[in-house]
Amino acid sequence: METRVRFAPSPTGPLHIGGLRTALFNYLFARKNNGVFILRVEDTDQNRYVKGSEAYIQNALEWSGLIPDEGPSNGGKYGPYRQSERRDIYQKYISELVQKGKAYYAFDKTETLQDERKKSEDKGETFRYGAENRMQFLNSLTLDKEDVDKRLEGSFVVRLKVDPGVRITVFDEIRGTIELDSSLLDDKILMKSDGMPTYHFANVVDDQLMKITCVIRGEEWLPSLPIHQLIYDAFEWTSPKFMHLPLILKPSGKGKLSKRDGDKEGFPVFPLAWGKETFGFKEIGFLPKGLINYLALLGWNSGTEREVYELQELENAFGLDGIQKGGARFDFEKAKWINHQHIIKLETHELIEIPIINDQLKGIDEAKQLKLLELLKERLFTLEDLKNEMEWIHNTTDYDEKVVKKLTPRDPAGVLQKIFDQIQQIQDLNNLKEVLMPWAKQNEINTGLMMQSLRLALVGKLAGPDVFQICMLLGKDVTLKRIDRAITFFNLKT
RNA sequence: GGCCCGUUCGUCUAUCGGUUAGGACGCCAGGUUUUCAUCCUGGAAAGAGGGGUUCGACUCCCCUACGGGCUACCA
Repeated sequence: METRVRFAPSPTGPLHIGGLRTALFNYLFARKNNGVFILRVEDTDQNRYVKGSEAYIQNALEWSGLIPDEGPSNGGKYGPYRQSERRDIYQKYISELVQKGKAYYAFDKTETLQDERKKSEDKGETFRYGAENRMQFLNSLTLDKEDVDKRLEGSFVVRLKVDPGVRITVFDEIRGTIELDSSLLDDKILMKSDGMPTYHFANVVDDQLMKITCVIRGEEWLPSLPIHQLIYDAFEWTSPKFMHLPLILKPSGKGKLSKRDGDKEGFPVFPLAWGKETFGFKEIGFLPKGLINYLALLGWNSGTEREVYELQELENAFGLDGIQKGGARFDFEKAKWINHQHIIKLETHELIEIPIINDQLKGIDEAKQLKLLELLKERLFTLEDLKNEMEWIHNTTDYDEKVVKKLTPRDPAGVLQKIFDQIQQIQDLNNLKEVLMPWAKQNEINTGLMMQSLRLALVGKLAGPDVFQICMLLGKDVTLKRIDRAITFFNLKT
């Protein structure tokens, strides 16, 4: 049988990396099994619907390389793939359930239920609308037919009729068998008063109709698995397999990673920017495969010691046994390190094609762009790092005071003047090192002092790539100009 | 509170009854680079606690603790 899996986000805002990880695992599972990866938009809650988030989800998946085989934008045999467009389908199936006596209409006012809930809470109990008390409420089980028919013209919900005292057995591929007494479940609402299904109902119906063979979703759904199983049973459908993924937790503190954690923690929680305020991993200079690779490692491992993977390689390596049970804390440092691995794996000419890199290189002599990037590539953990790494090429910032203090007593101006004169005589800066080093030795110039003074003159601080490479990239004129500036600076000091 | 799931270095994890408990990020030290970073080498760092089962438990079972999730006409 063909493997079919789905990623089913609801468009309530930007997709965060937890969601993206779920998409990734679905995608990998599909590819590994030569199956189909489906995108289904679960937009049954009109109140929480956020405009633009469906497009965001599409874009995020595309950027990440997780292209759905079927979905709202590219269609498929089992559409529509947007739940809001499937209302008729749900209506048909809910009627079937009511006819079978597996579900019933309920007319209770929201306030009534709220009161009941409050009462139970005060007693320290959990309110449950179920076998124990359903006969006290207004529903098609308690009202006579005429009354029900009349009320059906108004607003109502449909509830699942859960038989009490039944042992429900469900199976999770990662955790194994889970048993539960049905008396602990309540008569979940399947159809809301606005005629839209709830998650539980839409999910089961769609997974059945779309011939999903394995449901891969976050662990937060595990508690409602028995409900879903009951719905499958009510229809006499064979349920798909289930895999509940461990959650991604905050780097520190309590709880799962949430959409709001980004600002607080100093790293993004979204793949792409959302609006003008919220940056994504893309904007801070992550390669898609860098993010994807790290996300794959949160809750999965290959069983080998390998950690750096291309998406294609993940597809091959992926397997059920590697999936973790416990939640995983997000670690930004490690994410950056993985990204770094992918950056240095790229050829320089590939790297230069990336807009974020290209933009920063603008205004620089094209012949030099490649050389510069080649030199700086291995220093980048994110693509954005390039900005800081190449600052020296545009101008020398203020001289680092600590370094100035350290060098001043050793007469850096004198040394720099000698270097200045020497460089002036050299035509080809490519051989600068070969010329300057022996020259310094002959003239008994301290190389340490020379190098540090030169670096300070050119960069403004004691950091950055090889000094001679810097000279080369700067060119003779700029190099001399900067040395001259430093000489003046030190002369003024004394 | 109730129910469900989980628990190996600070973090991500390997181990599928017998190991000096391995790797990676981060951290520390040394080396390379007359700088910083990269890179290389080394180091510190873990089986939540208590009971069983067993010749032998990180590994299997139970209890406790802790962590997480769910408990909506949200998904």
